Amino acid sequence: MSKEITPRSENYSQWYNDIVRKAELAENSAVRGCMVIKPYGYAIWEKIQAQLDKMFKETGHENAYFPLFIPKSFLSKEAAHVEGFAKECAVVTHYRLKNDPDGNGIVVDPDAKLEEELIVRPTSETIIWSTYKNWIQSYRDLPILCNQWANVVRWEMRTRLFLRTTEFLWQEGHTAHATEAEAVEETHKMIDVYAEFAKEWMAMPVIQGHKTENERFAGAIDTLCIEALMQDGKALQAGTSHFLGQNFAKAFDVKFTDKDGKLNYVWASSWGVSTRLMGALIMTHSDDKGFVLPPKLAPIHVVIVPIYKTPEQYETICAKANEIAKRLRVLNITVKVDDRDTQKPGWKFAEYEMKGVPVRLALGSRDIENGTVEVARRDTLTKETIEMESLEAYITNLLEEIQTNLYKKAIDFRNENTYTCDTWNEFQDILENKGGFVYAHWDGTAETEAAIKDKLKVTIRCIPFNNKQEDGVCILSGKPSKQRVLFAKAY
RNA sequence: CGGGGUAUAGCGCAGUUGGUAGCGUGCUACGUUCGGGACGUAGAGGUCGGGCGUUCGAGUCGCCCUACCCCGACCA
Repeated sequence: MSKEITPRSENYSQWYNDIVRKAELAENSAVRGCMVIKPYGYAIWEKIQAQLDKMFKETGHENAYFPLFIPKSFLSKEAAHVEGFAKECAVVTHYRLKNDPDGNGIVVDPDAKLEEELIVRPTSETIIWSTYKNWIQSYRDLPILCNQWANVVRWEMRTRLFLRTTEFLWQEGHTAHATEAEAVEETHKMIDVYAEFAKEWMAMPVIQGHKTENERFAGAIDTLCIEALMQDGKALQAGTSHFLGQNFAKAFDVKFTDKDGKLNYVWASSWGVSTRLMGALIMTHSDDKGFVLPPKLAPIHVVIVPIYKTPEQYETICAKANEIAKRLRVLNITVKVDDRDTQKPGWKFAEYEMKGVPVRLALGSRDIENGTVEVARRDTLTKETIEMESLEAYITNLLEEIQTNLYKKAIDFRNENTYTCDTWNEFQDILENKGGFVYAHWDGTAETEAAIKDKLKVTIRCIPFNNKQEDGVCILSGKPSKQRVLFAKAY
């Protein structure tokens, strides 16, 4: 492994790739556009999953699992939906291989053609609503509040580790309700869950809002999102929650009898976050020395590096290190004692910095004599020598402080890179030269939105919740506007 | 799918007018080291992406594939 990662100032994309690879989060696989998530990266995803799963269950949801394959005809039942996904679907056409009659290995058996092609799910609305049809007859069967953890495939032109891969891991919630109000409430409830998770666990500030019609999910009436600002000034959509109205209920003929004995279509929501959150995590906190992880999502909170010269010292110091580890583990702190004799301290220091371990303890003979330990924190790269007895309180407090500090740094960064613009020149200058979030007036038309996208590659990230209503004129068209919306270049 | 690249040791690369392949790093062993990615010595590791052609001779020249990367368009 080489010693350097590309600085952000030199090449941000390269820096991102270096972190993903050198922190051993993921790597490209033998399959085009698909990644291998390595153990350390997967451990972080598992922590993300565990917490979200808990939050879903606390809000009344249950996990279920639906098939990977979707009959082609299902996908086309909702017009906007098929329009949105048709161009990026992997299609299964055959179910058997055979030996090549010409002796060139193995070929698809032309006799094993499927009667109806199967689509590898790009999202599961259709297969789930075809199933819900069988589950729902009466208002007593509602609501249905299901989530599934799954992989999906979208055949993207260009991929980037975690941010956009052909296959990715995610969770998708799919709910069915008796009333519109209830489905809308669910849609909002879940975007709030995502926002809370982003803030409290990822230490990542997000803006919640509505997507414009252009940016809406294919098949949704309304799409809510959380948008985060990355260090290079680009926005990342980190999660979405859709109010689907009765679109899928109508497409799959899912009706129920209400209390008055009337037959009605069911109301729906769907919501999801993906392994893209890993990319968000990297680009929110990391620096030129490597990955920086908020303690709440760190697979290892504290690493202890013993420093020794002789075998006797090794014995003594490792014994002490294990004792410290034991004391900390009682407090639910994950501790790794790196007692490998095969790597040297300096190497280990660099390694754990690369991997973003929040706290590192160095323990040498000096410390054993003095009853101290050296504590280094990853977020600030500062070191302190502290008394051994007060370690528990100190570390507990430090982990909380790092979590808080990371959020503060991220929100300070976002504030410094959020602008309010009233002229096109200023708007253009900021978005082309600095990047960041820009609040500006928009006339509300899809044409203007598209024209701005065309000129600057800038999109409306969202119309924030509780947006201040104020009279103004559109940044591009000069037509009257009632509110500012959030613009940015996006991933 | 348009434009531009790249393909040589696990990884990153060099290879001159065509003459039989090298550097860094990593790996293995031993010794000295060990509080910020140590050093020395000795080793192992390559059908040069694939195919066809030119030539006495091809990593190098020509043609045809294939894969991947970057910039666009598309997108969580």
